[in-house]
Amino acid sequence: MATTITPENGTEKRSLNFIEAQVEKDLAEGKNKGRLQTRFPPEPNGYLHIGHAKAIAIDFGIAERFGGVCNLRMDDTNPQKEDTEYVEAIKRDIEWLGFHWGNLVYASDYFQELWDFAEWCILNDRAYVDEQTSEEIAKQKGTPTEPGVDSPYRNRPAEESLRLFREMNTGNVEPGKMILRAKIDMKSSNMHFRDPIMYRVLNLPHWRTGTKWNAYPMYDFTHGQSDYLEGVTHSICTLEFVPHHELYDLFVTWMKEWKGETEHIEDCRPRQFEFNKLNLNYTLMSKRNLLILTKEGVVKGWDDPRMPTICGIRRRGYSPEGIINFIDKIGYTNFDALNDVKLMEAAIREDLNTRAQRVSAVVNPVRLVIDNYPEGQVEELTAINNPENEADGTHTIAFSRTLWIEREDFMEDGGKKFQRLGPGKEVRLKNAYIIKCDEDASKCIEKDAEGNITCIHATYDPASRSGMPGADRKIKGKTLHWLSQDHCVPCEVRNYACLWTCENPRDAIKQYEKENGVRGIDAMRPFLNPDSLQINTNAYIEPYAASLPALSYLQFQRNGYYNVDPDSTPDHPVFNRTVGLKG
RNA sequence: UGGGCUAUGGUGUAAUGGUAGCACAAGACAUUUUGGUCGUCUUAGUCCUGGUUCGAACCCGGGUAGCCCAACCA
Repeated sequence: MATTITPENGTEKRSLNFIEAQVEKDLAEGKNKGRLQTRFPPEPNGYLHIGHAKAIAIDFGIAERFGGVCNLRMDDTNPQKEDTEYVEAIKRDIEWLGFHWGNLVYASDYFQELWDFAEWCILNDRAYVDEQTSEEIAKQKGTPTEPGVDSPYRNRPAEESLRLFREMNTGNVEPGKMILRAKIDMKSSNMHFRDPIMYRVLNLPHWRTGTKWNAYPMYDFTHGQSDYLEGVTHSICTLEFVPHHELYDLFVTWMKEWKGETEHIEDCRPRQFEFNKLNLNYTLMSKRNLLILTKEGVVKGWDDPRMPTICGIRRRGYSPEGIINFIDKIGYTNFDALNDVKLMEAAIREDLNTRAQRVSAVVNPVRLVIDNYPEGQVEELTAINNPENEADGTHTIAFSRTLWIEREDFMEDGGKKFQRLGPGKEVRLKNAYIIKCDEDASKCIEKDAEGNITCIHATYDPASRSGMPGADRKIKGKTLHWLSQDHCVPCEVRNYACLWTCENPRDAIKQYEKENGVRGIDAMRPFLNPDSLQINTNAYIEPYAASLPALSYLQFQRNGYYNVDPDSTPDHPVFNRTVGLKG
């Protein structure tokens, strides 16, 4: 029988995913003395994206749910690529998502212990310094179908390896001249067991440890060891690390031996668990390619609302709750899935429906004159902020004789199915009156020389104002949103579409690179959507919404969910469309 | 063609030997001062093939397909 959990909102139940079930079992069995500790280990070499959000949600989520702690650990073993700028961005994004780490730690915190452990490995015949070139090493590594061969340096005396290893950290060894390798098995069917590299020489300063180190440990010789030293019990990562799993376990076992912990070796140790990473159709996720998009100016930066980065989707108008809602829906499995962005859109709609303030905005305006409404008269009408949440209250909206409505809400020959405005048709103006156009098109439509509609005329029913008894009258037409021409402000509206025209841009680009011998942006261009950004400056909005702070959640009534862009000012309000309304 | 992992409606995911369920998508109806939300309904699934079993999505054998592994990246 599957255990179920109930999230705070209490509306949905879902069964535990396989990792949560494992954690529950381990806790029940008293593994790791009943402790639970996880970690989120980003490399600070770029911005976090929605794929990281999936990892964050399980790393922090499991700790929260089962009473453990999750550390934020910067995986900073390669000073060549990493930068403190990214550390700050990563922290900001995790906090924005609503998660809290126990300790902020760094892989570089463990450099000294890792070094001491490496020396122990050398002295215990488990590591040696290799002086071959990287080409030679690659060649003798073999292939997946052919075994590798031993390095000529494999059996050099430990004292010699130790001397050279120490030499590697002096700055006097050229990068590439020497590496420290684990002595495991060159014939293993697991490529990672063919004497993996433990340390390499970089001769580069590190942004945290300065010039203390010239040789730095590799991922495989850092990750599990850091987990062990830190007290991590469940080290959760993506499926691509499955081939590293055995090596992770081996190094942890060695480390326990080094520390003299040879009892309860299986019950008390960090273990790695893998889940399927997030793939989204019409979306490109890899850091390397996202960097190209920013560098080539395809997007305006890491936080461009079309980017799948956390900062990008934040600016797009996604709420943290909406993102977590999406992550919850896709689940964690061992299957390499390609998720539909439509599911992500449904998830954010679901969340924004409960929190977005409804406002009136006209994004493609045409003038509407209420002929029988007194000239100069203005009424302040009441608009509900959110019908899903009464506590959000109301605001007022000004009504007058001359209005803006959506151009697409009027059709001269709309036919029966068109339930909006047209000759002889009656509609309701939201929060205001029922209005009607004359049967005679020439009496309700003004056109310019090219035949474009410039103005629409209608008459209103004074007894039908919202809240009055006459408002109860049933009519055939729909309810339209509107703005009073003299009581609204011009604004800029940015609508977005997918950046890519193909479902799986990563594979498409890879194939194009292979077939055409080009790389980078040239392989990407054929799949870029030229219409991913549409800027509309001929739009109006209620003054109420124009003064809202950046990142406010809005719904443009009958149109979609919008968000106040950080570029927005009261004089020049700017809005990003998060997602359209359904249907 | 070595090793590892995976396969459930169009998509994602539940069911661990006992009624194949949920969500999204698509379509229809109803309600509605948002063609939204809420509600009702429809369409549609266990990769193939043997076996074990009273009974198999689940266990076993053999296929097929996809993903990962041969960085001095993580």
